[in-house]
Amino acid sequence: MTGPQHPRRPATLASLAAELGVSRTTVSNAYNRPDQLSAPLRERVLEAARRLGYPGPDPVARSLRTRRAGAVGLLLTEALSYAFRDPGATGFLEGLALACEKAGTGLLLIPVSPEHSDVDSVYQAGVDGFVVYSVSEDDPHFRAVLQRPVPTVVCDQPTGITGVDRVGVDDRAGTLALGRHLVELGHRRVGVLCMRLSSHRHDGRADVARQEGSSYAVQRERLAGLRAALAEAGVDWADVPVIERFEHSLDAGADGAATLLDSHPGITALVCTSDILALGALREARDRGLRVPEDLSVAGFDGVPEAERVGLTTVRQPFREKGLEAGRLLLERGDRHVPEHVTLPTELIVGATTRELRQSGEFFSGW
Amino acid sequence: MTGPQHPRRPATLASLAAELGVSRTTVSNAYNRPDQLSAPLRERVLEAARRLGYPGPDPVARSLRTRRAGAVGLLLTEALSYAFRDPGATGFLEGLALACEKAGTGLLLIPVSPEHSDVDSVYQAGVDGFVVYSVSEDDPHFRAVLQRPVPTVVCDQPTGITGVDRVGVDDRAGTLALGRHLVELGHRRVGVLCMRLSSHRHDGRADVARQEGSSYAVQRERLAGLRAALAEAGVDWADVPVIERFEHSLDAGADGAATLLDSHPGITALVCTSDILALGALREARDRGLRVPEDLSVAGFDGVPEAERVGLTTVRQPFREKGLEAGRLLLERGDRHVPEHVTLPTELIVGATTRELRQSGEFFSGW
DNA sequence: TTGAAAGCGCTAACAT
DNA sequence: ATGTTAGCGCTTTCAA
Repeated sequence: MTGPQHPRRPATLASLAAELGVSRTTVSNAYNRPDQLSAPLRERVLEAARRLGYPGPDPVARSLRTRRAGAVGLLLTEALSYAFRDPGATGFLEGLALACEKAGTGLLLIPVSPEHSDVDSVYQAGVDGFVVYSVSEDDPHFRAVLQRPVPTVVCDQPTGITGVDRVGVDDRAGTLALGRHLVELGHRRVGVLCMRLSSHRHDGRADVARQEGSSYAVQRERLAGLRAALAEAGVDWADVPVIERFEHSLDAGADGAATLLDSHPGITALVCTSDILALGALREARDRGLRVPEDLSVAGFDGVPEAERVGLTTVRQPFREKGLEAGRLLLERGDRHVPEHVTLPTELIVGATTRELRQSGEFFSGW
Repeated sequence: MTGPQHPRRPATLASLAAELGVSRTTVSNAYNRPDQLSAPLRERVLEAARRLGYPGPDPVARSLRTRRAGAVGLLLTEALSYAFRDPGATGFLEGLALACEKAGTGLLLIPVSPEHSDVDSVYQAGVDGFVVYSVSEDDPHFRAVLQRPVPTVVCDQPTGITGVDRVGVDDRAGTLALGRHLVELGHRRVGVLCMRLSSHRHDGRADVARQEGSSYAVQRERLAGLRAALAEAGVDWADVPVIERFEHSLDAGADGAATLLDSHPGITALVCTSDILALGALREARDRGLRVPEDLSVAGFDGVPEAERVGLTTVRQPFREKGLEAGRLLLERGDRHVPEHVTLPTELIVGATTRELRQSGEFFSGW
């Protein structure tokens, strides 16, 4: 096969029209409204195009004219490349891509380099709308997206943005169910490992004020749900150690669990606000000879495939459906007067990493 | 926080200029060439922009004028959504995204719906170049990409397109090493399970003519490498059963393995041209009570994480690096006179699914 | 430092 | 069924 032989000066619609001695409209119609001209004429136009190597109307010029880009932009929290490693994000992407495919719309991934932190990429994106996936309330790229005069759909967070559609899951209900599960099993001394609570790096203990002031609604909600469940059992949340990790990785999970287990060796259950962190915690527990669930119960959140494989107790959320729904919200809503908020359900998955507390409580009276 | 309050008629650069009583050039310069006007004037412009809700120059209009879209298009074989489930593809995407981030370039995923098989999406894409990931030689979308007057980089296949850069891996060397490994272990009766050889569905035996006529160079190469290794041991390739599966999934792998094991119960080793297929084959072997590697050796190709986890013997290829390299080829080459071809190495990973053939050969004299 | 003029390539009224 | 006329919103010589 032979590749492209692009002439110096690519043919344009106008040059084609001139060549053929017809008007530009006719050429345009040949591509966009085949019914507006006779079949023979159309064939003549297309033939000439082939001969001159005219690849059809320039997409950018057409977009300018029609005010349609035929693409939606996707803004992700982290560096773009991270998204392809995060199982939750890939699930979401799969759903969103599916929706785009159905609509014949392109999906433009907005580059968010950690290096040049300029917000230009958002202003440069030729798109008909944006999907924003789980970013901080104070994310500068997100602020830039809001400036753009195109519809926007937020997934997960931030919440409470007026005039913007949102799709999320019931995080609070998820950890509420998870917390009750642990309470039923007899756990009272619970430790928590959570994801970043602010866009500034902070690794370590997060007190209640920090939790409540987090710029990440998802984490706030998950902590609140757990808190509510423990409150039902009379556990004072202020006594529950919450360790925060900025990074979201197995290593961060292991490291965070180590910190928690060192400072609070008496905990009987460790709740992580993500499966990735929980999987890391599992590794750390194993590394220090703790048996799960005999010596320590561990739970996560998300229901990613890897968690399912190892039988992690977790809260499953429908990533793919979130993506589909976000796409639907952006692409299929003709009437977008009233912002729509969609909250999908979560489901407690009881795995093999949580177990009833054996009655050794008499050995410890407190922390 | 408050969302967007977009006026009916969004402000334009011209309207801003009029409002301020300056020329359009000045407003344009305020954004694009800050050094071309006084700081106070620039501030006045930006302030007015803020006040009027002007989000900065329209990206599409700018692209038309500058002839730069600030994005590269990505064309994938399968439906877009499939790519996020295929571990090889996500690895590649991660690398490519990384390269795009570094360059501040967007990555536009081209929708290739199985439903509307129109090639429009390719012509509609406002991009400065294309990356094509592993498509068939006769893929209509790929043909469309070649029409577009922008640089293109092909990953893996098709090969032999003149005037187009390409990055791939040494597939043939990979299966050659794998084949020799099996030969050394004493295997002579080998069965093969390969991915689709044409863009038309075909499930079943693929004879040599079909193999050699495949429109997928990667499969051709992998089969050729294995063939060469077996030839060294005097095995006639025409006797080696090659089963083809159109779908690329665990189920297809299991199903293909079943077909192969039913028709050729005497094989001692099963080579799959992808890990996904091999993992499916492993499942099938287990389901029918075959022990791997005691009763059957199984090998794959790709080196995806899941394969590593289960200790599959395979050929590892650097997906991420392929993506990075593709991005580099497209984005960092000022001089693109001579098409560049990059071939990355593969590496044989001997796992726990292949083993020396125990000497029970006397029971079988042939197939 | 600022402004005027000339398109980038195309589509969509509105004619004819 | 085909052509004429106006821009879409912007950047970029070039001149002031």
